[in-house]
Amino acid sequence: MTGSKPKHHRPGTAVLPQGRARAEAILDAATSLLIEEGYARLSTRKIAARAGIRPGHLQYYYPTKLDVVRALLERYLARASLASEREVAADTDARDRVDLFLDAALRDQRRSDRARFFWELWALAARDTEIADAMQGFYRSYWRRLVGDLLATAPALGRPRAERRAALLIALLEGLTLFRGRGASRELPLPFLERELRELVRGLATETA
Amino acid sequence: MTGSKPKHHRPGTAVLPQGRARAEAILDAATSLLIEEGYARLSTRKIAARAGIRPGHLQYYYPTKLDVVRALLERYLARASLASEREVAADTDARDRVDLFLDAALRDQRRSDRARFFWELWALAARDTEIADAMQGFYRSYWRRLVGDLLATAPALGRPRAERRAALLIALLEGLTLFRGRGASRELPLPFLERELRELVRGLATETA
DNA sequence: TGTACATCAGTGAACGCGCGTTCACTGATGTAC
DNA sequence: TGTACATCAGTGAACGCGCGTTCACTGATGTAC
Repeated sequence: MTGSKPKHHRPGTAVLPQGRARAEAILDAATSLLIEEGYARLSTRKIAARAGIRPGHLQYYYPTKLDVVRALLERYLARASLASEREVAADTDARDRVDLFLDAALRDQRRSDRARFFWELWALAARDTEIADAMQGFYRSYWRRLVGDLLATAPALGRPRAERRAALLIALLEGLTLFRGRGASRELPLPFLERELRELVRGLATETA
Repeated sequence: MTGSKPKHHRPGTAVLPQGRARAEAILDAATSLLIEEGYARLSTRKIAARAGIRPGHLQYYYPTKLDVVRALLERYLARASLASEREVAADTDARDRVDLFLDAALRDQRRSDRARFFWELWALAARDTEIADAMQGFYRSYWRRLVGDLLATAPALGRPRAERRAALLIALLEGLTLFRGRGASRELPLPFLERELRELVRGLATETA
């Protein structure tokens, strides 16, 4: 009963600095591969190679392939949340905050790696409830912040309506990724589309009727 | 120079009725598997098994796995286009046509198989230009029809604005699939969200400012 | 209508490959005294 | 500070498997005369 010790800790849990760096490197490798080649072509061996370790050593950090994907997803979403919170926190005026929100979203949409990453995730979330939960948590916090910003801008909206409009706005922005920046269905090159979007958002953020 | 004949025709091209039925059965099998298990778990052997043929026989109809996926995609999108055209054609009043469009879209969103299918396709389109082209063609015809409907409802919009609004509306509807019906990020259960959406669409379909 | 032949549809075995993971083991690093 | 020991990090070989596709071949169906 002395030999059968588990060979890995909790997924991604390394205790020494060296080990923690490796765990991060693995997630870096997996993330870039997921974006470049998609989940269907992702393999533990490629991840290990890119992270600079031997195939069998991956399991020391993450017992299974799915553990790697879940871990990279959590890290990615946590970073994205943090980054967007910081961005908006810099500004205090409520009206500006909705603008900043939109600016950040539109900038993100132009990043094709972000888009590819999320398309993979949407497909994955339909197959794995843990991934679906992580996505839900991400969108929920995103949404909650937008609701707050909308209410601060136009208190007359009332919370229920602000909640609905925030949901519609997020759906709109996520849907737009499909049509921008060499996406799922190629570019949809409509002049002034962004301006039209901003007008629409302005309406959502003010009109009460 | 007599033996080296190709063993298959153009992808999916069967000439006898029996063969055509098989080709269809293969696409049926592949489509349902893609929806059930996702592209990452899709294999030619599973497709063959479900279609009731031996593994090696798949290549007689579709030389490669990707050919199967492209073929099923084209068939699916063609059918979807046809169905939605028929639906709207039944009605003649322009105002009603936008409503019908929205009704059909919202109904589709509740079908989780439709959603799963499209999530897979968005991810796939980022990796395969043929699939991206097919998606683009699909959305483009969808969009063109909506532009026409919007213009018929509110000629004052002008074509450029109608084009932009149609694009935004389609993006909104596609994005909404993520938050409805046990989707990528689980249900977002907002009461009256649909009503809010309909109000928004009414605005897009009339307001000129 | 019967027969010869071409084409189409389907079989069964096999190929080489990359995959995810396991396992016994070694080397490196930290800790207790 | 030195040494003994425990834990952590990393290696290398191997496992069994499902995969996409090929190939030589057989059986079924259609066509020409």
